[in-house]
Amino acid sequence: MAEATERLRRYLDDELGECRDEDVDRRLDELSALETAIGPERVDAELDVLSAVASETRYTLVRVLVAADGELCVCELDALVDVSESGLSHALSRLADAGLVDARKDGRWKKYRATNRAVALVTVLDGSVSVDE
Amino acid sequence: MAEATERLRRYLDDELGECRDEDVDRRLDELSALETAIGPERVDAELDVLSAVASETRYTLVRVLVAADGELCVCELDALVDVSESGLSHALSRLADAGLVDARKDGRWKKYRATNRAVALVTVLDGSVSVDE
DNA sequence: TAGCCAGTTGAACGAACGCTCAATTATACG
DNA sequence: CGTATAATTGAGCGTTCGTTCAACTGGCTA
Repeated sequence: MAEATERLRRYLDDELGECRDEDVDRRLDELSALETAIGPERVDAELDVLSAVASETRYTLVRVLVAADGELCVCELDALVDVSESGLSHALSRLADAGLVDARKDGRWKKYRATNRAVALVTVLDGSVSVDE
Repeated sequence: MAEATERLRRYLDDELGECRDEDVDRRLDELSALETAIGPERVDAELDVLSAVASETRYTLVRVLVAADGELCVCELDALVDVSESGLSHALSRLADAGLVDARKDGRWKKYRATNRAVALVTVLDGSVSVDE
C-alpha cells in the first residue's frame, strides 16, 4: 500500500503541479468515499445475482423463462438445456436463491417463472449489448 | 433425450387430458422456438458481459468508475481494490474487452472510464436488487 | 542514451465452479 | 400399503477462473 500511495503522489504531482501530503490524503479519502458510498452489502447482493446468471446453462434458463412470459414445468425446461435432470435442478435452485425465478409446486410437477428482476436484467442486456462483437 | 420426451408426454397428458404424438412434437417445437428466437450469438455476447462483471474485483471497479462519473487513473484504482498491480491490469483488460470500460492513454498514465453499457447494468441492478436478502 | 516508472502480458498455481452419479423426498395411483 | 415418477440434495470429479510472479513494452526526464 505504501508503494501505491507513492505512485498516487507522483500522479497528483503531475496533474496538479504540486504534491503536498494533504493532497494525497484528500484524494485517497475521495476515492474510498466513492467505494463506501455504494455499500458493501449491496455489492455482495448484486454480485450474487450476477454470478447466478453468469453461466451458460442458467442464463439460457432465464432467457427462456423471460421469453415464455409465464411458467414452465421443469420437465419442459429439461428439453431445452443440455444437462442432467440433477444439473437442471441445481441451476434452478441457484436462480431461485438469487431471486431471478419463482417456483410453484403443482401436484407432482413443479413450475418456474421469471421474476421482474430477471426481466429487468435481460431487458437492459438486450438494450445495451449489440450482437456484432 | 428419449426419456425427457417421455416425461414431457406424461406432463402434457396431465395438462391437456390427452397425449397424442403431435401434441408432444408441437410443444417441443414451441419450446425450441423460444430458445432460438433469442439468438445463440446474442446469448454468447451477453454472457461475455455478465461473466466479465461477475467477479468481486471487477464489479467493484465498474461500480467505482460509474460512481466517479469520469475517468480514473490506474494508480487511483490501485488504491481501491485489493489485488496486485498485475491483477488490476488483467481485470481492467477483461472489462475493456466486454465493453464495460474505455481506456485512454495520457502520457505515461492510463485512464479508464465506465461506458454506457456499464452505467446501464449498474443502474438496473441498483433498481431491482434490494439490500436485505 | 540511460535509467526509471506506469502499465501490460504470459505462465503457473490454488480455489471455486459446473456437472454427474447415487441416494432421498414427496406426490400420485393401483 | 407398495410401486412409480418428479424433482431435489449432497458428494465427488474435472475444468475454469482469479490471482500472483516474473519478464516485458513504452514513455518520460536527466
